[in-house]
Amino acid sequence: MTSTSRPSPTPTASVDPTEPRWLTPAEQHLWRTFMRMRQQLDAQLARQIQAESDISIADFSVLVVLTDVPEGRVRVLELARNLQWEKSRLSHHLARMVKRGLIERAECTEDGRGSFVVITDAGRRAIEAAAPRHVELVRTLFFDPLSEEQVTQLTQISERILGAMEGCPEALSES
Amino acid sequence: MTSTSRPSPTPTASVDPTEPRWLTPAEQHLWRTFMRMRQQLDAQLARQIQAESDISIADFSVLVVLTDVPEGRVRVLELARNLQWEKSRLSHHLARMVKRGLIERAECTEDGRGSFVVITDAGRRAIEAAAPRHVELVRTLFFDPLSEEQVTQLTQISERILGAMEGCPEALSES
DNA sequence: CCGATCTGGATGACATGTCAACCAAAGAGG
DNA sequence: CCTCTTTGGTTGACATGTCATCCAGATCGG
Repeated sequence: MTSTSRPSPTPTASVDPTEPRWLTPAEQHLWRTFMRMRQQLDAQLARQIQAESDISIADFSVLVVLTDVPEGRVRVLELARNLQWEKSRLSHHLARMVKRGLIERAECTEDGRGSFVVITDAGRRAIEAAAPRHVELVRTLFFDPLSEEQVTQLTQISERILGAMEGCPEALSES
Repeated sequence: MTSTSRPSPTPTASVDPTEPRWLTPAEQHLWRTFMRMRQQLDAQLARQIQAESDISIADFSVLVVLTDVPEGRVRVLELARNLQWEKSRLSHHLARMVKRGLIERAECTEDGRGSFVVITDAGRRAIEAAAPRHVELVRTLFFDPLSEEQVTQLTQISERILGAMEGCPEALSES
């Protein structure tokens, strides 16, 4: 999946700058394993939360931010930045969540264009119901298999990659 | 996002088995960083391939498998297993790819129900056009920031987590 | 050979995400 | 003030993913 093997015969030690730097077998293996791992992880977390509660994992993420914040009340763009979602995705999603009664809108008096998102009681109940099993699964699938050392390593690795992306030519989602 | 902080006051050293094992601040930090990292990574790869070629990253993944296989020809379920996609997702996606001329169907004589998927010339051209820049970006974003040691570490980590999921109570996508 | 069941796969309804275009309020700059 | 640009946010069309259901061909037990 999303793979990157050399599709053609093999000019093994090429220094041709027009020839892309194909992945070595070891790199290839990491890339595939990594992708498969994160994909399974996502899928399991999504499936579990969907199956055992009334909300999706996307709802969950939104609600998490809202419970983390004073009065359960945030500006939409603040939310978008926090979640790193495109604003249009967020807009659509918030509309659906309003329809389901998980959140409400509130007018923003300081800025006539803006609007606030507020968590409702139903929303609070929903996330409180979903959270414990979710954390448990995160632990089981992600933390339990790792040693303390590996946790440290993975932290550094993630920070490295993330850091590298922040200064990348490719536009980050418009923030 | 998809967070797991303790939503309430703090019974720090609780051994209550009904109380979920909330994440420590360090774990929390890793979890958030990791999720953000993989999300950015995905987004960038998807955006780039979409912008610079005629295919999506999903198309790309499918085509990769097809170019990896004799005669560019695979059974649908084989493809599903390889990609770890649900069969219905795959079915829909293949239909779209046929419509775009990237692949074709071929009858399966050994098994009357089954069908083969075959890559077309257009499909081959499409992936060959997309691959070099894609690998290059994978390198830039993922491998270049890491030391050799970290590559080794991440390989082990990914294998660990993936391994743990294979024997998990939660159903893996029906394979 | 025959029904019961399993398997490979397609389908429809629906949830979700993306892109581009739009809109109104807020800040410039003159 | 009065345009011009920016910003915060929504919208519609469309691509994609999920779930449940369906269906025909294969297999299995007699």
